[in-house]
Amino acid sequence: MPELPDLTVFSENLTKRLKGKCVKQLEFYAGERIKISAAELEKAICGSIIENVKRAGKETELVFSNGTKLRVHLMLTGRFAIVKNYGALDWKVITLLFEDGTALVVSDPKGFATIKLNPEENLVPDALDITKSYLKEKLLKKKNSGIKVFLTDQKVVLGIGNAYVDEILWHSRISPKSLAGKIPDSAIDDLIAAIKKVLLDAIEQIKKADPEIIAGELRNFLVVHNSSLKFSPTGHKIIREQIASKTTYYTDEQVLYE
Amino acid sequence: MPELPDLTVFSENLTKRLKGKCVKQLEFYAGERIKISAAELEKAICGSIIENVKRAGKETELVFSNGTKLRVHLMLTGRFAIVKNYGALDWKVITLLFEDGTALVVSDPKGFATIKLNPEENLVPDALDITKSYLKEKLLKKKNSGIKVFLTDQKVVLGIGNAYVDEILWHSRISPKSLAGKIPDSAIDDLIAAIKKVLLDAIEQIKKADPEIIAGELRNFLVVHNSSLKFSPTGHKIIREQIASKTTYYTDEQVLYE
DNA sequence: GCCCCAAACAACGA
DNA sequence: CTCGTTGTTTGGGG
Repeated sequence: MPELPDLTVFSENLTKRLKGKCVKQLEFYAGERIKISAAELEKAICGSIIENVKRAGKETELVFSNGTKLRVHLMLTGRFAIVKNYGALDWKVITLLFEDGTALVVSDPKGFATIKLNPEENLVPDALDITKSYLKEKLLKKKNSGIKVFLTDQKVVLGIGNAYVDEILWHSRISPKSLAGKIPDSAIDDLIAAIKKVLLDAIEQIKKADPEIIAGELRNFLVVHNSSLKFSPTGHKIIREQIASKTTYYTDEQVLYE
Repeated sequence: MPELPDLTVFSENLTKRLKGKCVKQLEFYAGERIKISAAELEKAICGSIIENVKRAGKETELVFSNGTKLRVHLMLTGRFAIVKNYGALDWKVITLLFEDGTALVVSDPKGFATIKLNPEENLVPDALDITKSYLKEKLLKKKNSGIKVFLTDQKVVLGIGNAYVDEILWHSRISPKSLAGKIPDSAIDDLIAAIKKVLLDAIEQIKKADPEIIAGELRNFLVVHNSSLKFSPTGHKIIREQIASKTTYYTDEQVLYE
């Protein structure tokens, strides 16, 4: 369940470690949910060189020298690993073997991770690129949605998941139960500022704490979505509650617009 | 909001009073929700003779000598009237003028009543024709529906509305909140018996109280869905509650299967 | 109270 | 915790 900040750092580090490597061979353990075949993948990727690894929303995209793109969604429990002896890893979903003997492995004990070959470009904006005019339009179109559901809807904005949305809403002092259509204009400004601040700060924190990270999640710096805390930085009691079937942390500092 | 019993008596009485009458002229006040044109209606009906009036679920169907069928749904507030001076009536939806100078008027102050010309045959069975095997199959297919919602769903069974469903469920001692899929076999027998008994008894009551009725509703004989009662015939307090946004009357005699 | 449609919500599986 | 699908519920309008 890494979200935008984790995945941003992962892709930077994956670029550093994989750029220029040539794929020699591929192992692919397809579940039914992945529609491409091993043969198709092999043809598209084997022999070509990784040029870049970038984040696309909550997915990670490998860009190859021949223009092929391979997009990985880690879902809840997927992980990247770069190893010499990939045979030792369990729950492999796909393995790219490089000519230098190393391998990139995507593994997932739950088996939910997905792979897409040459996906369509995303039409939905990334959280770091969000504009006020876009957000206002969407808030009105989905005026009866809860704001938490709204912000984690990948058809609205890409990259925000269940943990960071709580941080963003606390920083903008908006209750997670507020209705999308009822957020006043000034709070929309606060919200957009919070989205960028929270996510960019988290990227910095993660880089500082583990500069080489390509898997797992670092969350100990979260100030409300954090089960080890009782109070927000401003001393208000943190409330833990299921909202829209998701564990949610918030405080009474956050205004309920409805 | 007449339901099956009222509409059954209406159609019998309309047959008695209209059979053999020839349509001379037609006035049609179409809302947007009715897709047929006055011209179309005129061509199909003018000059032909009413052969029969029958109930089709919650609709009333006029059958003409030329085979044309005109189906009327009264919705919440529609009414039939047979008059000499139809000009005096408000909220007319459609008026059929007969050669003998009388007119059949469908009026509706809310304007929700609908008219269909030569509709498809109903594929859904009428409440009075329901069989156990059919009901069991549907109960399983919609196993997570509330039984009250289920029985008033016109895609499941035709003719039961918000008032009579409460009577039926009380007579079969099934809580309106029971889940369709959890009703035991013996209770399904009770339910089917109650559907028929409640509806047929109501038809008799209505005929006795007002043998000529073609509009309005007679409900004073209902034993639970009746705001003037505090207790069921067996002395249990009647509970009034909104269930699935409908006013519902029931008692604690009714078993909750879930 | 009736019915239709669209949007929101819940449950389930992968 | 994630996403897609499916079915159910809710709200608005006619």
